Amino acid sequence: VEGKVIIIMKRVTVKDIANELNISLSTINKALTGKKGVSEQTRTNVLKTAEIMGYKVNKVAQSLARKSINIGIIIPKSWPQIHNLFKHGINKEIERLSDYNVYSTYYEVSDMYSNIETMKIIEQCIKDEVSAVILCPGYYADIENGLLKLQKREIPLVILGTDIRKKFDRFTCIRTDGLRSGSMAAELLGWQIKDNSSVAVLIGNKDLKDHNDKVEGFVKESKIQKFIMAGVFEHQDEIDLSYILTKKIIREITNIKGIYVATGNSIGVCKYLEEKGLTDNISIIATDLYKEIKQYIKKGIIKATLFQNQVTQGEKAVKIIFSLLTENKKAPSEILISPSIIIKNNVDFFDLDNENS
Amino acid sequence: VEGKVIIIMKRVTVKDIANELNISLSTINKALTGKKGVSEQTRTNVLKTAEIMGYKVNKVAQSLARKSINIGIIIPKSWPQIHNLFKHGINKEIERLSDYNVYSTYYEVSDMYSNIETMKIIEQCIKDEVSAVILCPGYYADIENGLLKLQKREIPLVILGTDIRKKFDRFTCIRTDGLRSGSMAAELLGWQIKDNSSVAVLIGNKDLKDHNDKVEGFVKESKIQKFIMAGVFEHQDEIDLSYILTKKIIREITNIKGIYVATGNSIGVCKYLEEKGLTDNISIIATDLYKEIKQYIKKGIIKATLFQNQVTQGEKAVKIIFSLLTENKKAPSEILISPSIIIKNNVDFFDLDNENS
DNA sequence: CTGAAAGCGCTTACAG
DNA sequence: CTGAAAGCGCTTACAG
Repeated sequence: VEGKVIIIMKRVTVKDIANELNISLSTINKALTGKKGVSEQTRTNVLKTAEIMGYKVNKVAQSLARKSINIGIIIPKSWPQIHNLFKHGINKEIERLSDYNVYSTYYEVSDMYSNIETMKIIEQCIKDEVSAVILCPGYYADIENGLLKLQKREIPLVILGTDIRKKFDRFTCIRTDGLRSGSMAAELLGWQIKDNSSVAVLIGNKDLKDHNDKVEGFVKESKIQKFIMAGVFEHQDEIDLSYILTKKIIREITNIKGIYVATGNSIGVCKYLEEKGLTDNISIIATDLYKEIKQYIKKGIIKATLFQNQVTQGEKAVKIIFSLLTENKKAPSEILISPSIIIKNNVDFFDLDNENS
Repeated sequence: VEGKVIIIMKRVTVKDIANELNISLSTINKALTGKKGVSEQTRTNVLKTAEIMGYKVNKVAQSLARKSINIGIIIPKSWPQIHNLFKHGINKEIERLSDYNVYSTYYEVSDMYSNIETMKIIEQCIKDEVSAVILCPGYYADIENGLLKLQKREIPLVILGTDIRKKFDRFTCIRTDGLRSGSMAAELLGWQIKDNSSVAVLIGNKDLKDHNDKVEGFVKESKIQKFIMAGVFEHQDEIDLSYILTKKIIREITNIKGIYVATGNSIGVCKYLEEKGLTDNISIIATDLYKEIKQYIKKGIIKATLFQNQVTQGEKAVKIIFSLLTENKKAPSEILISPSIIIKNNVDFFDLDNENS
C-alpha cells in the first residue's frame, strides 16, 4: 500500500557487542555500567563500539536481572488534603514500575515545619540504603546538612512543591511556575472586573520564593489588566488567619473587586465573604483543589482555581529517579510545571480520588 | 523510626503456582493465557489457585519472552497541524514501550474524507497481521464493514477524536467531552461580555455528534450566563468558509459580542476581525492549538482556547491497546477527556513540538 | 492433554 | 583484569 511506513527497532544487545569485540558479557557489562574491574582501554573500547552500534540498554531485561530499587519518600502528616495528592501520584507511578522491580518506603514527619525530624529521617533513609529520596513540600530550613549527606553518597533527591536555595548534582526541584501562576490569575481576574478596581493577594509566607514569584507575576499582569494592586497579605496557611485577613481587607480597601489566594488556603476567605453576603461583588481566584474548594467553585464563589497538579508532580518525581538510576539520564535541577485552570464547568473532570491527568 | 511504612511486593510467580499444584510451567501458561491444550478442569484449577495466591503477570518478563506487538496506525495526510499531535503522542508512548517489544506501522490516507481508501487500508492491516489498530480522526462514514472485519479477527481498535455510532467489543473511542467543552466556552465568555449580548457558534459539521454536543453544552451554559445565542454556523473546517461566515455574522447579528469556534478552524474568523479592526469588540473562544492560534492568543485576539490534548489522546490509545493485549484488561467503549484551558499567560507552557502534558 | 528445555537481554556472584 | 554460568519470570516450539 502506498504510504505505508514500518518502524522496526532492530535491537542491538550486549551479546552483539561481545561478538563484535570477542569479549565476555561480564566485561561488557562492567564497562557499560561504570563498575570497577575493567582496564580503561577495554572500557573505552566497549563504550565506543556500543555508541557506534547504537546500543541502548533494554530496561525490561535489566530490571529482571538487577536488585530492587527502593525509593524513600518523606512526607508530612499534616494537611492530607494536599499531601495525599502527591502520595497518589507517587504510588501510581511506582505501581506502574512494579514490574521493573521498583518499590517504596514511606517516612512520615509530623508537620510542614519539622526540620529536626526531617534531618533524622534523612539519616534513617541512608541507613536503610534507599536508592533515592523524594521530599514532599514543607517550609524547610536548615536541612542543608542532611542534603549534603545524601549528596556525598550519590543518592538522588527530588523535592516536590518547594524550592531550595542550594543546587546539587542529582537534585531536582519540581513545582509550578510561580511567575506564570500569578499572571494567569491576574489575566482571569481581568476578564471579570472593571478597569481601576482594587484587588488583593493572599500568600502563605513572604519568605518563600514560590509565593513571591506568584505576587510578582500577578503585579506584572495587573498593570496590563488595569486594576489596582492594593496589597499582599500573609496567612501562614491557617484558615482562621485568612478569615480575619479577609475581614480586614474588606474593611480597609475601597472598591475591592477581586482576591487572588496564591496557596491552597482559600477556605477562610470564601467563608467570610459568604457569611457577609459579599460573594457577588468580589471575584476570587484560588489555588489548588480539594473537596471544600470544589464546592465553592460549584457555588460560583470561587470563579477559578489554579490547580498545581500534585499528582503529576508525584509521577514526575518517580520517573526522574527511575531514568537517572537505570539509564543514568540526568534531570535539570528545576522543573517548572503549568497549573491547570479549573472553572465550574470542568471541575468534575478532576476526580482527585482517582485519576487526575 | 516512627511512622516508617515499607511496601514490598512479594512476587507470586508462575513457578509458585506450578509448585503449589505440581503441574508443569507450560500447562500453567496455557491455562493462564487462555490458550488451547488444557483440560477445562486443569484450567479452572490453575485460575482459581492463581487468584487465591494473588498472582499477577510480570509484564517485564512476559515481553522479554513473547513475540512483538505491532500496532497499525491509520492517519490522514491532510491537516498535519492537528494530526502530527496525535502522531507525537502515539510515538511517545510506543517509544516508552519499545523495551516491551512493541513497535508500530503507519498507514497514511489522503484526507479526512477518504472512506474507500480507509477500508482498503484496514484490509492491509489485517494482511500485515497487526496486533491492533489506531484510527486517527476523520469524517468517517460507511467504514462499518471494515470495522466488522477487525472485530471478527478480534483485533482491538481505538478511534481518536471522533465517535462512531456502532459499539463493538474491543473498540474504544477517545475524544474530548463535547458537552463540557461547550459549557466551558460559554462560562469563559460569560466573564468577558455583558448580559444580553449576542454570541455565535461556528462548528465543522452539523452531522457530527461531537460538534452538536459542543453546541448543546454552549447553549445550556449561555442561559446561565445570560447572553443570547444568535446562531450556529457550519464552516466544514475550511478557512475561507469561516472567513466568509464571520463577515455574514458581523453584518447580520446586532450586538454580537462573542464567537465560539468549536473546532480548530478559527484562523479565518480572526483574520476577518483583525482586518476590519473589530477585535476589541468581540471575544473569541477557540478550540485546539497550533502556531497561528498561538499567535492570535498572544495578540489578545483569541481570549482563550480549549485545547483537546491530542498528544494525551495518542498516548492513551497506545496504553489501552497495550493493557488489553498484555493483561486482557478491557477499556470502556468511550473515554471522554477534558480539554485544557489555554490563555495568554500559559500558552507558552504548551510547546507542541516537544512535551505537552 | 501434559511436560522438559531453550531462550528473551540483562546482571551478579564466583572462579580463574 | 577477564570469563563461564546461573538466574530474573515468562513464552514458545517441540516431544511425549
